[in-house]
Amino acid sequence: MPSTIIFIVGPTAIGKTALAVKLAKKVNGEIISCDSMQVYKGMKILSQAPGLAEKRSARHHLVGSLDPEKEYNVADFRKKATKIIEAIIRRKKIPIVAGGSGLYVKGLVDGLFPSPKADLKFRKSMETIALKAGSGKLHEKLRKLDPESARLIHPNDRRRIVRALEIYNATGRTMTELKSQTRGLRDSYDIKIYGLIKPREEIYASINSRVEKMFKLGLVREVRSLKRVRLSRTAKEVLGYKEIAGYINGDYDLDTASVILKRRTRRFAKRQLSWFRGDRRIEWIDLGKTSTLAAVRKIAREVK
RNA sequence: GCCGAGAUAGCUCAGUGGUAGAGCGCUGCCCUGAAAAGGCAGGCGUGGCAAGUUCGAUUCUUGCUCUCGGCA
Repeated sequence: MPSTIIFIVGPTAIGKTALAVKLAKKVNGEIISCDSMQVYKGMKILSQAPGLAEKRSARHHLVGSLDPEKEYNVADFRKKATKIIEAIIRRKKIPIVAGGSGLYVKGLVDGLFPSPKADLKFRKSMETIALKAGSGKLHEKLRKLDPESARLIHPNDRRRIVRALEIYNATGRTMTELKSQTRGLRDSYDIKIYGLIKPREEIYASINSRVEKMFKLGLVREVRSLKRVRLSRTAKEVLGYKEIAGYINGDYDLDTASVILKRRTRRFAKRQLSWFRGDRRIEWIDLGKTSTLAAVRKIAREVK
């Protein structure tokens, strides 16, 4: 019998952490944060990382452990999470992967094909070409090397075009060739994915009040202290950093910063919903109809 | 009170005598080393209200209402 791994996914501000903590207590589990920002140190408020109380009630992994000057990406997450999951299973506990980074969930469950790490120099040189000749030029280049990938990537999607070229540049093989070599957790574990959902208006209301709360907790102070650090390319992308930095730099007032941050967070939630919605493996739990506690009981029953 | 400007998409605004567009927002989708990122698609809206001119008015004329600016 393969071991079970539980995934808790869903949009931001829906209560994944709260549910995961209760579930961990109930089934004797440990939580792995599947989140591109909660890993970082010094971004507690920005990343909505689990607090002290939550960390005391259940063991958390990949939360507040990485230096914000360091980069982080799906591959890093996958490598670390896989090791942690194996260790948890050895301890005879249940791994609970909780988070909203859709790509990270996919990378872990379905795997990533073997591909080289980011080559920033190469990217820069491609960007220069795109700047001069347009990204259509790069797309054309890709079409000659890897027509299948070119077909899947839109001519305006420069990042993906560059990545596909980068892979070929580093390995001499096309993305299409490499894709066939993908292996993930689903090949050796029993994967259960639960998706948390609520009516859209409720999600948006939670986002708005959460942002208000972030300000009260000292969001501006946190961004000020992060501005003193050389944030990595990836850490800089946390929602709220640029928005608050704009206020600190005097580009607009605090009210505007709040409006922008709420809007960008709503858009983020929307993209998360769109990402998860299509995955047939997800069992949806409507927190508008079911209480967190009832949901925990239901999941506990199903994984026993 | 007088003078001027304006009233068009949720917001900011273009434009036209043959019933309308842009940016942002919003909605949907895509997603493999930046993913809290990036990309794609979607616009019937009592054209402030009423009347007049006209084959036809959102566009011209008049009145009214409201908003903004200036002068008192």
